[in-house]
Formats: sequence, structure tokens, C-alpha cells
Amino acid sequence: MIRINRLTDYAVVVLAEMSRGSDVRTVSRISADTGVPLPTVAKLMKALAHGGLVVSHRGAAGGYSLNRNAAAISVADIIEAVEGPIAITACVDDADDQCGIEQLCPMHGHWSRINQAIRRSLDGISLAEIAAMPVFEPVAAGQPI
Amino acid sequence: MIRINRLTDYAVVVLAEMSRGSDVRTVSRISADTGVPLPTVAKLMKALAHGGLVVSHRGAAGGYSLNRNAAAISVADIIEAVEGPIAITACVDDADDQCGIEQLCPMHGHWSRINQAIRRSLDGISLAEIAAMPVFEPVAAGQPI
DNA sequence: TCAAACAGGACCACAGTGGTCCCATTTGGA
DNA sequence: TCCAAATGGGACCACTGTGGTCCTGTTTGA
Repeated sequence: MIRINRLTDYAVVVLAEMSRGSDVRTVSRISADTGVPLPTVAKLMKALAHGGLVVSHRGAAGGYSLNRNAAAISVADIIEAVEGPIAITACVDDADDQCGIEQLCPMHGHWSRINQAIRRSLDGISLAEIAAMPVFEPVAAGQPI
Repeated sequence: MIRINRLTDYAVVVLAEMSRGSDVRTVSRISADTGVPLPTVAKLMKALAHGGLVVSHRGAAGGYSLNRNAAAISVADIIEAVEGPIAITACVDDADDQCGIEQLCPMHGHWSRINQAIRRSLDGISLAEIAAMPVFEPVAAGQPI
């Protein structure tokens, strides 16, 4: 299903918080600031560091800092760091024939196109925009649309 | 993860095939025509009938027919019939507070916006386009992008 | 030297997916 | 009227991925 992972959602929250304040933060500090459970933050930061969105600082005064300006980090970047490449079907993913009806698939080129459109949407929102947003935005009851 | 279900992929294949030919088709016929396993087609057609994309005809000369012109069926329609509402996070889905950090969530309005963008992309491709597509489109090795 | 903090990975429960199978109901044609 | 064909509804199961938890090893500044 088309769904952002919970961890990804947390990642956005965490990164937004980090972009608003001090440079290097420990996992426990981030956890306290965001309300995301500590082990989960730890896990997340590893993925984000692997994905190049944050830099880790080991040792006694260690922690993590943002690797890029918030305006240079998109939602797509975050999703990919946590979940891997944005590929809406297996056949969009590089070179694997996974679904067994590949030759007959009328979606052959179309998923790729849709994938690009989705990717573009996600590229179009930066962490800076998100971090700049008021955190107590009134909820319009979200229609799934 | 952002991924179209396999069943949804099959659904598109099935519907495209149906839009190309005769009016009422049995599940076994569809299965033979598309290469999708019979029980899976059966399961799928139930969902598609529930979703209003096809009409069922019970009884000895029964089967399924398209409920709408192919141009009036979008990829989003198909996804929703098979998978349910397009909602990229739980909090986009109607009214449920699922992730526990809802009040602090800087993505509060943004997922909704992205959801709409994704929805629009999917609305923008009709079954007619897909059915009109040559089925042996050369593969450009799909980058996940 | 040592405590703080990250790095790496294993483990587990749960939810969802994809597939299979069975029984009940409907209905057109013989 | 009967029966075979076909859908309707649902249950079951194996597998995969997610989210969360926990442990050990390594790094490093004070």
C-alpha cells in the first residue's frame, strides 16, 4: 500500500527539530525533545547517518548533527534514507523482473512515470519548509483523497 | 513503504485486458487471457466489483464486465478499489490519531498536501491510456528515481 | 583511565500481503 | 424443473516487512 513508514514520519519530526536548534545532539536529547522513544531514535539516526542526512560524532561529547542545510534536504531524501529507493512497484526498481507477468504488463512504462511524479512531489518539499511550519497547526480533518 | 500492491498491479492488467475486448468475461477467461492465477483473479474481481469498477453477472452465463468507460477509470480508482483509500500516513486517514506524536508533528499539514499530490498523479492516468499502450514497450532500465 | 555515546546487529511480536481453498447462492439453458 | 456454471463470502496459512527492544563492541573527550 502507498504508505509512509512510521519511522520515516519520526525521521521527519526528528530532523525538523534538529534544524531548529543546536548543532550536535545526542540521541537521548533528541528523544526528549521529540517524544520519540530513545531506542527508536537511535535506530533512526543510524539510518539517517548512512543516508548522509546527518553526521555522527562518536565519543564522550558525541551526538549527531545535520549534514546539510535544511533547505537542501527534501522529503524524498528522508524517505530514501529510511526506507530505501522510492519504487512503487518491484518492476520500477532496477532491473528485477519480480511479478512474473512482465512481458504482458500494460503498466510497463507507466509505473515508472507515476513513480517519477510521486518522486517529484516528494522532492518538492524541503525540511526547511516543514521546520518553519507552526507545530500546532489546526487539523482540518484529513480526507484520504 | 511507498509501494503498489501486487494485486493492484494485477488489477490494472486485468482491467486493461477487459477494456480491449468483449463485454462479459468469466474469471477463468480473464485468467487465461492475462496469465494471472485463477483464484487470484477471482479474489480481485470481487474487490473491483465492490469498488464499482466492474459489474458482476451471476449464474450460468455469468462473469464480469466493466462498469465504466476505460477513460473514466483512473489508476487512483483502481488502487482504492483494491487497497482502500490512498493515505500515505495514518494521520492523513480520516480522524485517527495513530502515531502518538500528533500534536508535535511538524508534518501535520504536509502529508496531506503530499497525499493530494500523489493522488493527483494517480488520477492523471486513465485505464484507456494504459490499454492503448503497446504491450511490448521496450524497457528503459527503470531507475527508482 | 573511564564514562558517555555511537556502531552494528540480533531477536521478537505483530500486521499485512498473496495465495489457496471451501461452502453458499444465483441463474441461464437444457 | 433441474443442473451445471459461475459468482459471493469468507476462512486459513505462509511469508515478509515493520516497529520496537536489547546487547555487545568501539570510539573519544575530559
